[in-house]
Amino acid sequence: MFIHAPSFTQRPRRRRSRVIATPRTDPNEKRRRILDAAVQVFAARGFYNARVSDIAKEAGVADGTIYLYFKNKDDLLISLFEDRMEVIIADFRRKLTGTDSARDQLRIFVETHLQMVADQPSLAEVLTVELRQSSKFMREYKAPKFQEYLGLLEEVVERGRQTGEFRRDLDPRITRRVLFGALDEVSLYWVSTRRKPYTLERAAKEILSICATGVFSAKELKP
Amino acid sequence: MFIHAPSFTQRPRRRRSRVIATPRTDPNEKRRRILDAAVQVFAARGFYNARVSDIAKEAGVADGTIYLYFKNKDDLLISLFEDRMEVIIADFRRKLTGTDSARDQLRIFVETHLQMVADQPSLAEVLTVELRQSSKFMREYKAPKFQEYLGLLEEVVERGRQTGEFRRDLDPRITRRVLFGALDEVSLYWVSTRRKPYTLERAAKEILSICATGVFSAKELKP
Amino acid sequence: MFIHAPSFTQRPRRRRSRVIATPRTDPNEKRRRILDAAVQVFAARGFYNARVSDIAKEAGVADGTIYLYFKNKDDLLISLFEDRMEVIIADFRRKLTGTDSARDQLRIFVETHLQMVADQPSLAEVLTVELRQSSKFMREYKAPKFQEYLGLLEEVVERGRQTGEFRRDLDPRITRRVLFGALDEVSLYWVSTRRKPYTLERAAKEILSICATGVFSAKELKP
Amino acid sequence: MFIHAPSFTQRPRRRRSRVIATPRTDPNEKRRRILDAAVQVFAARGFYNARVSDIAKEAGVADGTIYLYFKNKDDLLISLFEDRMEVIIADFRRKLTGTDSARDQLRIFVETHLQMVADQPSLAEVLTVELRQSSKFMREYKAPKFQEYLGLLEEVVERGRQTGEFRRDLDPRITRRVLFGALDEVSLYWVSTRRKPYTLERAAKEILSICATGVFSAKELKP
DNA sequence: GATGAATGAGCGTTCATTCAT
DNA sequence: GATGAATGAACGCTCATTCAT
Repeated sequence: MFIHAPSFTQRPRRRRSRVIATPRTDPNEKRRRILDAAVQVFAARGFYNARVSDIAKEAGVADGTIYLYFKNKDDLLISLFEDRMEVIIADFRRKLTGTDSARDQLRIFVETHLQMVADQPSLAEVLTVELRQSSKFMREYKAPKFQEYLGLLEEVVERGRQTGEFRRDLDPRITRRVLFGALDEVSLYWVSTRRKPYTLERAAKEILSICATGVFSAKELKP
Repeated sequence: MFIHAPSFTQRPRRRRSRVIATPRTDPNEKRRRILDAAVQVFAARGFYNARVSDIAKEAGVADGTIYLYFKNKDDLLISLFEDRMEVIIADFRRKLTGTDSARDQLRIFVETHLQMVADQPSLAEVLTVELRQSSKFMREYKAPKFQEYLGLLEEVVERGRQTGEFRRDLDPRITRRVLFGALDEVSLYWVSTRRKPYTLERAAKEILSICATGVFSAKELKP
Repeated sequence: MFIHAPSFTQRPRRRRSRVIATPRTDPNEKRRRILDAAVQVFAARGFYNARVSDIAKEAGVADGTIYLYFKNKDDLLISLFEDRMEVIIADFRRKLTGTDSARDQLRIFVETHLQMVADQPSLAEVLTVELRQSSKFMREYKAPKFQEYLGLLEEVVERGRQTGEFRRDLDPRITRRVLFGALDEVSLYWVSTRRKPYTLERAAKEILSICATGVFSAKELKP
Repeated sequence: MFIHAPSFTQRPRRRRSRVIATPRTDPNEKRRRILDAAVQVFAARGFYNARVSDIAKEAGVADGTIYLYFKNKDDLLISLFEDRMEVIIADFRRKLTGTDSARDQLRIFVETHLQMVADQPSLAEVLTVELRQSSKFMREYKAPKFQEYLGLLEEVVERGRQTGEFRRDLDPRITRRVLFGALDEVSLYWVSTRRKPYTLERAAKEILSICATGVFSAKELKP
């Protein structure tokens, strides 16, 4: 199920070339290149330690060019969030609409989340680590796309409660945080570890199992 | 059970005075004051946006004084981790030894964690947010005390598996991340929200409930 | 022969202007301006008391600009040495090749050295005073250009010994130090004194005379 | 004649001891210890890179104690000059009064100077290197003792001119600089080189020889 | 007198951002 | 649009000096 480190995650490394100058760049090809570079550089050094010029170099553009597409460094990170989350959320929506079963939807959610981590570890690292900072470094930024993402999860929980698949006494606001937290923490650990102690496929099963039926043994539940 | 925002988190604001200097401070009273100030300032502005002079001002000491107790700004954050986690871990150990039941231990763990969050929200914010960054900004720093904390959680899981209270098929490495992730995410949300949508007491019950028996409704488990 | 304090040593004082920015500066015109400014400021205040911002102001550039051309303050001093010594050495070489007589070469060397002092007193002050420190403040820096300068002097001595113009029993390693020391000390005194007690032309003759035939009166040499 | 690196130059390294506290310190035993330490530390690191606390540690006293004996760091260097030069000058005077011959006096001067360098290389390094800076870093300080030292040399030259031992046409102001420069440069090179390329005994002979009869070969003087 | 913890002015350096070309 | 040299505000850290003990 999970394919690790696909070619997708390999940055194109389009280096500056003084001879062959940008062959037929479409309107926001540059913008995309800059965002790709930002993902790599933020993942590698963290937002605060990343220099705008690092990103420019990685993207193969001049420093000033970044400011043609983004207001400032903060905006670069925010745009990165918005941009990538949009794609991710669309992907989730597409997959989730394939079934009416909340149990299946939960499975799909967990699997898709971890698949994204496997496919785009750098992006996962940025979203996982820097998103936390965001509420701090930009007081006004509310990460609407992240709210939307959590909203997806809440919808699944809500549906489960309504269909009776999930317990009725769950508080969806808390439950979504618990589920997201579990996913996020496992993801963070996975992307930041050199030697992976377990596959994400395995992690997906375990997370699902715990979230579905808990850690208590079945016999304990009987009496 | 949970007491919110105790006076502990209010900074004393002992300002410098040219007249009344050095009021017979015991050896590491200064060190403690600086660490307390660092917690507040890092929580309020984040590590990277916090200025060393902010912390000095908050602690009521001169900028240079901080460098008598800490090697540099990084060391201040690391020391803060080590220092506070040590106390927290000792507290956990003390409480966990009160029972042999893994189910009780899990409850105690969750409650103690959230109680800490309630008691020291600023500290919780720093530990929650900045710890993530730490692996990034200080490549060599391995956060040993955090490993120890996770170790406590793993011990509980391991015990539960051995006593039969918890499912035998759990992978303790993953399970501890799932449990910690749930706790951490709920904590992060709680400390970073102005209007608290639920009490931490409520959150503790919910987290425990989900982790213990999962989100699936009981009837679903029967067949 | 010796022309004192030419306009060369007067700094241009091109001040920053928010209106007329970057007046079509050729590639390393800025670099030259910064080095010129560094000579003035180091001469006026000494390396350690000179602030990088002083040099920037003197050069009419922003503080940060200096770091586009030099690694750091130390590098600025080292670069200054290398840069100026290169020109000086080339000048010496050119002049020395005009004759085969070691006696003439020695005269030319002394005159050229003191002429440089007269023409560029600030530079002379920096080279004279700060060069001594350099072996101290930058343990690794070996002042290769200074070695080359001493090498020139040694070549003259060596040639004199071979042509028989100079005494055969001279140790060139010591002799070059003696000659350089005499020149350097007179130069240092001259540049650091307000009211000049003698002209450098006079000093050149005296130094030559002493080095050529010594201080003993001729009659003493007879018996 | 020259004895290299005598025990004198080995610093006593009287380390602080919390048990045996300063056994019967005479009035300015501390002052002497501080000056000794300053010589070592200034020689090792240079005036500007030396920290007052380094000197205090080397002297085995508290940082603040230094300010009981010296006004500030500058004053420490000045006092060091005055103090040591006084002893050196007295030594020179004693030795120079032993003869009426200017030629002998010149020999004694050169030998005594280089003997001092051999005996107290650290002191020589400080006097040689930092003295140059002094006119720079302390505009007002005129190094009276250094003037006195040069005065000694001038007296020798003056006497030589009067007795007819030295050439009458010498300018004593310039000649003293030439002689001192030769001595100083050779000394500087000698103290700052690890592997000594020649003994100071040898250097003394060479310097004397050059200063006495010059570098020109005798036959050249005839016609 | 002696101590050394504390002070805080001062400075080297970085890097996000601008703007003339 | 694209560039990248230039800018200068900002800040971490040092260390000479002070002064309560």
